[in-house]
Amino acid sequence: MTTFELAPVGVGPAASGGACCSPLVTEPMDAGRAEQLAASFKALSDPTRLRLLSIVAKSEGEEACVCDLIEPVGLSQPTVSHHLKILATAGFLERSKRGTWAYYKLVPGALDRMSRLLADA
Amino acid sequence: MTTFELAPVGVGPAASGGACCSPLVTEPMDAGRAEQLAASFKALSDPTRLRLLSIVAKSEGEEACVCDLIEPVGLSQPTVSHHLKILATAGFLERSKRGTWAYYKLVPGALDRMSRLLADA
DNA sequence: CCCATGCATCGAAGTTTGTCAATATTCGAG
DNA sequence: CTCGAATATTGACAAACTTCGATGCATGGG
Repeated sequence: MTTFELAPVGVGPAASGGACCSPLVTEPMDAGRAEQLAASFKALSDPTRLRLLSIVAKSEGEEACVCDLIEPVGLSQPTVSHHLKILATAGFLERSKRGTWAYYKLVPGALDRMSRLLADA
Repeated sequence: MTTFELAPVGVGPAASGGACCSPLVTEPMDAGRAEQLAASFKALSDPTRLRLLSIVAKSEGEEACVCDLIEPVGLSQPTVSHHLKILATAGFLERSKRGTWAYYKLVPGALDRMSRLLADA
């Protein structure tokens, strides 16, 4: 889990300042930027996490509580919590607690940002 | 390496037929599609592979030979070959041999396709 | 206050991944 | 054909990942 700590989506030189959508292809990527980008992609590189993202995105207010996510993906509760944490740490989801329930919500624009990073222009 | 065999970019129901850019977020993703997408993202989830892509993209004709890629990334030749193979199997690069040299070239539209998969509309 | 519920964390098992050295393979030159 | 150079493949090993059961931690209800 160490890797994911370091690169929330959109944090980094390209997102914070001038050229927002620095395309993958304009100039050779430096090692640091490559690590950041790779960490973001790694968060998306697991089928369970993609399904979790998909379910959350499709839910009311792009938000769902953990209890509603466990049965659809068919894995144990700790495993689901683990994946949600990875997605949150990577900046794709944000967590909010209401009562005993934990709700995970899409971070607006996070997926768009990844999309623009891949678009080569 | 088993995982990568199964999901070249743009192969699958969404890419072959009607709705080209089936967005991640319209309906809960089925398990099979999630596996395909995850495999593509996995190919992009390593910093070395991102740098290789980047260097190739920046080269003459979006093409470079292995010998020109080893020194920039600073890893052994077998390791570089390994990463290139993963990128090729995933559908991001295509290989062509000329003499003893092997050239890897960007597959046109492959990154764009990934980009559109992330764009939610 | 105590108990039940929902979620997170911990510890462990099994699998996958990234990397290298060594070896195999392929191709052009002589 | 034989040799050397450029890549690919194999085998091995450490690190990281996915998953689970067990446990810990809040929070709300009785």
